[in-house]
Amino acid sequence: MSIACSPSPKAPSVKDVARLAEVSVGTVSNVLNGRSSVRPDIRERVEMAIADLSYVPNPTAQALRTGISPLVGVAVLDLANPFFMEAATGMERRLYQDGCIMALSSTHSDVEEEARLLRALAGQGVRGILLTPTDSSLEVALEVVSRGVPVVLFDSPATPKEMSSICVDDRAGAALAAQHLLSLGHRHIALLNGPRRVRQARDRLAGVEKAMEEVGRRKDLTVYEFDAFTAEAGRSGVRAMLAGAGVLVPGGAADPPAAHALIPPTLPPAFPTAFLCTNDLIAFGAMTALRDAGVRVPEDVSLIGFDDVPVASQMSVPLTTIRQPMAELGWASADILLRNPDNVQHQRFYPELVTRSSTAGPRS
Amino acid sequence: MSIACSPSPKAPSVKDVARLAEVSVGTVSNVLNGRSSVRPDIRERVEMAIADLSYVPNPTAQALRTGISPLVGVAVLDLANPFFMEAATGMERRLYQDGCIMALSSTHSDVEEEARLLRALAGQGVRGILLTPTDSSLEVALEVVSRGVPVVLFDSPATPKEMSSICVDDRAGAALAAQHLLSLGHRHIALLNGPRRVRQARDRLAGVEKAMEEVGRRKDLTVYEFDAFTAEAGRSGVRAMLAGAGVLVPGGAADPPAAHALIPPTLPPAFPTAFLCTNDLIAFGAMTALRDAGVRVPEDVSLIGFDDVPVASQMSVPLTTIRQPMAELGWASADILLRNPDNVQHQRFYPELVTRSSTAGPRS
DNA sequence: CTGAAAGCGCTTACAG
DNA sequence: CTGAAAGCGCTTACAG
Repeated sequence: MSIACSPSPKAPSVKDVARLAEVSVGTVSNVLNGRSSVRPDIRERVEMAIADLSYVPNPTAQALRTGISPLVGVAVLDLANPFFMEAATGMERRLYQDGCIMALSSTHSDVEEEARLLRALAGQGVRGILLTPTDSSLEVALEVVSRGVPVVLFDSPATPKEMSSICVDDRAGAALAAQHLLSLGHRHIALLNGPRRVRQARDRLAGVEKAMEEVGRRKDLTVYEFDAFTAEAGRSGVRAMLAGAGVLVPGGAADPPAAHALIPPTLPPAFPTAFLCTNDLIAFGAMTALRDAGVRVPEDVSLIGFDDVPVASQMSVPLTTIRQPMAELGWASADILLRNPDNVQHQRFYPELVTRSSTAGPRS
Repeated sequence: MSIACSPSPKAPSVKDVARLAEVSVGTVSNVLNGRSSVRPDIRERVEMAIADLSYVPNPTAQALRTGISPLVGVAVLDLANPFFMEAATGMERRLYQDGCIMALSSTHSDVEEEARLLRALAGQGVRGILLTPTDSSLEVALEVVSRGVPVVLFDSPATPKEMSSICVDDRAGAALAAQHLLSLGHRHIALLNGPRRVRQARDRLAGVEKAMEEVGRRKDLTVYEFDAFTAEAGRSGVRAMLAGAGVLVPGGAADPPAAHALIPPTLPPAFPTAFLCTNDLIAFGAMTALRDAGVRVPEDVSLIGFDDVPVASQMSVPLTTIRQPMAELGWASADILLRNPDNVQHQRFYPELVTRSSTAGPRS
């Protein structure tokens, strides 16, 4: 089944409007741009012509002429991560205010893809780019800036003088999480982290280590590094931990989980009493793995996340977590870009602890 | 803190390249576009000049001149819904193959916002638009098409002759879910649906009703309509159901959940033995609410979802669901747009049952 | 207050 | 094979 599309008759241009209104194109442009008071009657004639032809200015031509485009590129690490989607919602809201349109894409945390995307976007003549960088050298981003396209770094503490940035204090947030666990009396804490090549992973690790050190408890921390900030990674990682501790018979990670253990297993005394997860998705997977093994949260093990994505409060045990103001972060980054791109500034937000049900004192 | 950005020296244009290479701009354009064999030595001179100036063509000018833009607009219902994000990933992959760039935005299922976005995108001179429609009249979409911007409808069975569409058979999928439950021996099935103003909700309802009717069991179905396709809606909806059945003391929906019931409550005989949720997010919320009340899945109540978003397999009880090939759907819709936009075609996919742990026979 | 003209950066027939 | 010219649709000084 295939039907040819009705070929659209060429769209009307300023010329057509000018002819119909019997004025010059310059005048049409003037009324379009609300310029140097056009005589009211002329203005009206032009407006009628515009309405008659249902004329709409060609933004490509406008962009070429003025060098300004309504398009703003956004490059995040991962479209499937709710953190970025919440942020994107905030960006979109701000962009909308200025009539801009958001071109959202993902770099998949890949330096090559980031470079390609950045160049494509800049080539597109976008008004600016909101970037969560993967390449810490910022090489291509800098190139793009030097081509005249403003870039603001999102969720990045990098503070080059060529571009603005916005971030939250990941170390402080991670420290908050550790302190909360400590204040609850936890002795042995496991840090469930994402891959160290991701800057957020490194900073959160540093924050936790610092907090533990401050109270002379550095050795009560065991660090686990998973290969992604996903529920799946959290789940299989915790399964492996459990198997290693003899709590669970190791099985194919891809297998369906063991039937629910009806009797809570006895955890070895050395088993961590709390898991500090560096994002909510990992915490989600961890909670599932724990539950599969019959380990109760928070009775047997406390669990804390990071981000406070919507799913955090919806988990079977509502998650205590470190909340990042995602939508505000997004909004603010767009605001910096739109308001004054040449004015480089570095904004830092502070995350806060949200206490829900997944943390409690250590099991006795 | 504010530092003026180094004002970028105007970017080089074809003229600059032509001057440096001592040829005309036409020739530069010819080598740029690989045209009518330019003499090899000239081509080389031009290429050197391009390299020297690190010249990159201005896509805005190209777009104006050729009327072709690499930008493809994508308008989905909700950025926070993993179904759309999985689909977007597929679209992006296909778009990338043709060097296109994806401009992703959300209509928030709002007719007004959809209209605004559509017009903005069309105004932008995009090469085409991938739209999940909210406005069933398709009025603005049609307007956009008549302006010459091809639109392909995503996740929509609307089959106007003006634009292509791609969808999955929601009725068939919903019927599949009902049949699975029926074959397990369930007697009383509750349909947990999203808002009826959303087309997917209506079609899935119809599919379930039909399947029940076919075996003369229409009256074993009870339909619940929630106000959103979210985990939150599923959770509070099921809580209300439970309260209504006397299983749970009604509480403020926003309150933290009741402490885990340690003793499985006895469900009234009339209480549904299975919940058929019209998307995975609702199922997720339902599972949480059930768990909060001490109702076991699948021992006390079976649960089936729809979509198979990544979280489905990661839930505390891995979810049986109706899988939609999200990434393929996205890929295919972009493919239709890119390959031959004037050739309208309607593609329909079929969903399939994925059996995991959340469904079993009815409690006795 | 309005019109004629130049020009944004590129591409495309069309001569030569 | 190459160059000169026209033109995509708009905006912006600059005369009048």
